[in-house]
Amino acid sequence: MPEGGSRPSIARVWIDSPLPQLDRLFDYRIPPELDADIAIGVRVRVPWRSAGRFVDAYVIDIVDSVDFTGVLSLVETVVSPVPVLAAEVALLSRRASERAAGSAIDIVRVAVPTRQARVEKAWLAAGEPPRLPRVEAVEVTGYEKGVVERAITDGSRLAIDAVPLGSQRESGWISRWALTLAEAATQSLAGGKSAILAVPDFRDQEQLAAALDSLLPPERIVRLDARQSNPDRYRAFLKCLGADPVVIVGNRSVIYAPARRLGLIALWDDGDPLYGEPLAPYVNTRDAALLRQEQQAAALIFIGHSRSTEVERLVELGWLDAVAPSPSVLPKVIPTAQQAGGDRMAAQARIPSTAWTAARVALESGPVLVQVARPGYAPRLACTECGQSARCLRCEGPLAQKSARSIPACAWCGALAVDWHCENCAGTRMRLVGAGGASRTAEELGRAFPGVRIIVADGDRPILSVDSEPALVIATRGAEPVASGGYRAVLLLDGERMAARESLRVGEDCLRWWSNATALAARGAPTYLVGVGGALAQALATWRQSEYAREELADRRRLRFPPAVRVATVTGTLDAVASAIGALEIPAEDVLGPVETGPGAVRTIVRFDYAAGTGLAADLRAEVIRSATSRRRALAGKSAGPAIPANLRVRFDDVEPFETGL
DNA sequence: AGCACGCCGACT
DNA sequence: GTCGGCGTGCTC
Repeated sequence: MPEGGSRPSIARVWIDSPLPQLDRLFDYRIPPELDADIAIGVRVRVPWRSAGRFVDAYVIDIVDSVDFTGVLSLVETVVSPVPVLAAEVALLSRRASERAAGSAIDIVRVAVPTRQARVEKAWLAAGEPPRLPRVEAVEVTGYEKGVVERAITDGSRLAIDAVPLGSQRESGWISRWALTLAEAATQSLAGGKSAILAVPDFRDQEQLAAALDSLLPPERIVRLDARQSNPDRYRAFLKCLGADPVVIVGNRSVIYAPARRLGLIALWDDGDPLYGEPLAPYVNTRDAALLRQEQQAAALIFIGHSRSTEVERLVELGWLDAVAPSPSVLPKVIPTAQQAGGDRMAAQARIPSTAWTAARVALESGPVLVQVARPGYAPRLACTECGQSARCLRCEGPLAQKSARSIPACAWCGALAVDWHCENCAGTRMRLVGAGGASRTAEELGRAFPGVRIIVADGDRPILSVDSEPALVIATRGAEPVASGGYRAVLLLDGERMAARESLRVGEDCLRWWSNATALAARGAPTYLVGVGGALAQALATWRQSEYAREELADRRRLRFPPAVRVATVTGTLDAVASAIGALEIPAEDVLGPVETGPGAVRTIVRFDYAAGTGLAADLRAEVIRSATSRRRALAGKSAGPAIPANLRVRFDDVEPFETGL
């Protein structure tokens, strides 16, 4: 504060509006009666020439003079004196939005939960809580002594291969990756700094919460996730603003938590698509984490059982240091490329005899996990006679139907299945079966293993953990419960169908799903990967996911596909898209499209090297603003009817065009 | 988004 | 001469 002089009296604010042309600072004079309450980060209401009389805004800066030559309006009211938009989060929002050609305020909306007046009042009345006792650092086990600890002290960046095991704690059986993160968090806290730990979904969150509970007092742990009620969420958010460093655990948006002295940012399983923000400007948590790490000089950890191609790219660049478990832990994985014969019952037809026998033996001592594909999303064509999956006669690929009446075609080579016959029983007709799905498999296996306890876990029936008693646990991928003591055997049943999905990421996705399920097995217990061969099976069997990621990334480089390059999709009316693309300095071979995506809408994909991203984002941003401020209603006239989409929309790092065919 | 400003056709 | 059409542009 200037000596003797009056305090700066102009608030620079971000207006809470989705309009891209308003994504900048506006200046308001601070009336003396509000001076005491206004601080950087508080929410205010300011007069606005249009759109009603007032709008919400965040104070980004407080200064004593501005360049603006017009007459400044006065701040109307202070919504609350709590500085909910921390300066570093505002800066992160700005950087992340710039990188994605979007508005900072759109990220702020994700970063700051809705205010709960009652909760806030109680928090303000309670005042500063007493300081917490010092946290003792816990050694990070399972890795070369001191490696992870040093990285946290130094604020460096790691890609860690998780230990594919579980561990018994007082609170129950906990996956080792969760313990590793909890141990790492204690290191950060002991150094007087907060930690942000991000997980894709609630079941991972439960694992991590249990691990943290076993090492830290509850006052040091803040849960900030999407499943909380608004009051709970706001209460947790306010707790982050306290003076003591805390561990903040949550889903994708936790990356924007207001952690001031931030010592560690960690993401579990960064390849999970749940880290993709569905709201504009669609910033992936991984990218936000990378920006925030640089900005606040925190340590950064990506940990998983498999490695995403994005992380592999950063490892190859030297941006991340790879760390593997020491001593190394290799799960026992047995790929069985061939399907079992079709001469048995339906359930057995899907399980080769070796795996079948192993499951039977394992069931004598404890739980067995059967992972199946999610139901209904890739119905299978099977021989009407024997039930065996219909395969392409030319390349053995899986057959699929585009629509109910179309001729089935191979998902791999595209050959139409005319004059088809079953290679197993020579039947000539096939039918669509809603193959997979936990319920159906449970039914089949229930008949095949009479007397065995069957537990079904899927999206509708979430189960977090099972005991160590014998049971067949049938789970859709991603919904696998943790078994106390680990599963005695794991069967990855629908690998073939999972791998038949047509998607750029299908390989790394499968490897991630299978690796995560494999890591739930007890030490030495077998995992059977059914119906899959080749590089994928090899990678899982040798537990060398990073080598697979390296080859995968090399392929993407050859093809100029992400993440070897970045992409952006430009969507809108043909004219708007054409003129936006025309304004870019980009070689023609990196412009893909336009293709029609709807009535009057087209989409063009541009791809570019990382170094060109900043410039391209700025150019496209300018086009979006230009399109929004000039000749709105390009073809709408004033006719009633469905609202026409914005003339021009831009989305960076959109994977959707590469996820064809679900 | 809203809403005001502004520059051309039919009217008292 | 003026009332009003909605294209264009601004919002501290």
